[in-house]
Amino acid sequence: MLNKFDKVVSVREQQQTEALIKEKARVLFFQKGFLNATTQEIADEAGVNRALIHYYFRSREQLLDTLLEEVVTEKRERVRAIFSSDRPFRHKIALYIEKVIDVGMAYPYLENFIISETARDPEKTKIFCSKDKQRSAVLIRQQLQEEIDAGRMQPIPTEHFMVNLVSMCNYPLLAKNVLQSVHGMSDTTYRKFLQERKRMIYCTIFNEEMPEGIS
Amino acid sequence: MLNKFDKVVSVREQQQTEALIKEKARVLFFQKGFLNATTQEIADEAGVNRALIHYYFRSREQLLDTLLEEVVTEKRERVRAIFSSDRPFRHKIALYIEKVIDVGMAYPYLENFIISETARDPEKTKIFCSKDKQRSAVLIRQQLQEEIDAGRMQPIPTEHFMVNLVSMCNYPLLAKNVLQSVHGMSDTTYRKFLQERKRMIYCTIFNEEMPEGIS
DNA sequence: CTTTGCGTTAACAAATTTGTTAAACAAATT
DNA sequence: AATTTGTTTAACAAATTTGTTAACGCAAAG
Repeated sequence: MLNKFDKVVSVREQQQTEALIKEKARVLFFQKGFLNATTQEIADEAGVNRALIHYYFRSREQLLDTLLEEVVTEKRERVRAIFSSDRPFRHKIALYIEKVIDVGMAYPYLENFIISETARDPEKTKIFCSKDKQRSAVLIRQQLQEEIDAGRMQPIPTEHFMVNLVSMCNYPLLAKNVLQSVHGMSDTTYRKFLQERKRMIYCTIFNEEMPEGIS
Repeated sequence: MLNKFDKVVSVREQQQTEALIKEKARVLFFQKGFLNATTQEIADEAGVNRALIHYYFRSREQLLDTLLEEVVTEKRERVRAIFSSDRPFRHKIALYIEKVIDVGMAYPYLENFIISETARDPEKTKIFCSKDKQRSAVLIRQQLQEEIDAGRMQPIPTEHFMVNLVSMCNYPLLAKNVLQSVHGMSDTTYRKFLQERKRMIYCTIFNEEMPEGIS
């Protein structure tokens, strides 16, 4: 009687237990901000036996390293995709903001995870030093300089431009609870606020007038 | 022979062991970003017996709560002091940026601590909901509105203005390791970068021209 | 000089957490 | 049907970490 059901479950999991564990670990770390989640809590979230975490990842530490590696690669890939395209520069920035905030709404504590992990072990910052990342950085620098040289925006050092951008995108995501509490916003209000921010950040960065209707 | 030395130490500590523990805990949590520091590590940092942490704070949890409470109060107090004074609005903002970055250079992971603690236990966000905080928020809202009404700056909702500001101030502090690594900056270079940011943030916020000489 | 109270210490107990292992199991292959 | 391979499980061992306690030392008060 349980035979068929068991089989379905077991087949589903057989193919993807490893992926399931990573997915649920992401939920705990990146969505819920549970930076101290134990192997047991991760296993529970995934509905699997705790030993499987060691079977697939050897240790808790290595699971975290895998997650870190993966999300950093994903981020890098997204950035590369946007800035390698041949849209106008401002369009690319708008896209970047859009992407960061959309991903960030699903995984608000992702940045917190990266920051905490690299603080705990500074060796891990090496992940950011890939050839690919360098290429993106060079691309952005060039394109920003073109924009400035063409007189379409105020001169600004690339590092400051980039830090302004990532700061305004990321901080409101990871400080979600704090900001909600300080400004007295409900969950839905905060989501709307983040949507508005997309345009706000763009306008602040490029010195444009704020859109009407928001106040 | 050890008598005198021992006495000096014991007198010094007798008066301030509790303060010493808090101070060294701050170093671990806010400077080094060691979010998982154990009671033993805190005791070692302070050079005292681990049991004293329980003697003075009952539990690790309560020590953290005390720290959280204190730093939030300090922040609040600084904000209140700045925005209650009767300087011009822009001057106040410049002061605010100055303060946040200076404090942040000493305690880069303070924000990380607040974010992580409130994520782990959302109940703790209540700390932010004091009458005093509300007063500051009202003050800022009024003063920003005056500035806008006087036509001295672009219209912008208070929440977005504030979030822009705190984002650009705080994010580069807590993402210190990440940004240093990505942009290949040494410790001293990064300190200089943060100093430059004070003016950069001001200019970005108020739409002013960047100062010459930086590129 | 003794007593009292506070700060400090080492030693202990308990709980939590990680990692290992040997056995059980299911599906595919011979 | 027996075997093999990869996956899952419960049980165990070890390490880490927290919190408690009883004893100690010392300075001030009686």
